[in-house]
Amino acid sequence: MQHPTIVSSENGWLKIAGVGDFSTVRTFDCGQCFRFGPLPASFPPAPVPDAVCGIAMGRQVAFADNGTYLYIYADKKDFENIWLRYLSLDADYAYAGEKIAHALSGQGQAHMQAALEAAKGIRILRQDPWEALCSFIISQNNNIPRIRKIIESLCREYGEVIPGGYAFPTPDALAQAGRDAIFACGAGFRATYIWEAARKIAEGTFSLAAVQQTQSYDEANELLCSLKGVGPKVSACTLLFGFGRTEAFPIDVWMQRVIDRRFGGKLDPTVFGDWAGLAQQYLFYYERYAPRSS
DNA sequence: GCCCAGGGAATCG
DNA sequence: CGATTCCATGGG
Repeated sequence: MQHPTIVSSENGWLKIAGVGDFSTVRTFDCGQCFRFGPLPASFPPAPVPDAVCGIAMGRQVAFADNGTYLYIYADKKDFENIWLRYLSLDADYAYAGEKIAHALSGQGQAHMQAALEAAKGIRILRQDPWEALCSFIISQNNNIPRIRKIIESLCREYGEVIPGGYAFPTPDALAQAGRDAIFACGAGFRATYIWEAARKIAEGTFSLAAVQQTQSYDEANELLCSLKGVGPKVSACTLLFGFGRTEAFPIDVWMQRVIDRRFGGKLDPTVFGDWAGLAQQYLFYYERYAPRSS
């Protein structure tokens, strides 16, 4: 496996070599995170086009790539301590791709390999568990523009002020804010779920650390599903994007569609082993974004 | 089992 | 253009 290395730094942009396949656009536009968008004009220009900028892990950050090098607007210390892990640059995606490409046979394999090609460079982000839980509770029965709007509203009202914007609000902040305040941010009927989860975490009756430390996937899933407003889909997304559980396999309407249309209604995620979640992202992106007939 | 709960986007007529 | 449908979960 290649090793990510900082090769230079200019205007605050670190230039990173040895990251393998990495697509900034696909990674940040595949529905796994909700606080990234185009680089603001006020920002130091990126060395390559199509940069994204946003706030994660309590910091403003920007990413870009040109297919060979990855560029990160951050200091070196944060690259090592935060973004390396956040972007899963320490995971062996070359191996994962091989595993996914050869897990199936026949027509299923052909579709999987087409998806792999269409979604090449997507990384599963390792986001903050609380932000992921909250974001995917909000995502239920909802569309991406509105999800983003609700999250930004919550951050603006209850997140800590940081350089460049607002951090994601802590469980304590949302617990204190109250259900009506969360509703006022546009969360709708999900306000109750967010508030209850925030309160339980704030007062210690629910532990995200316990979920993190649970070895068994099924047990971690059951813990999350014990929260009101968290069902199988929200739980799987939270485990995949917030807890780094790459064996999670969330099935939403798009995934059901690709399973029905390309795999005869049946697709066993366990054939992808610990990388089922990456296979899911490839298939989701393939069905949702890759322009294709029928 | 069935309907409903925000509201914006996607799709339809 | 306006009308309808979609969305993941829990409660009545």
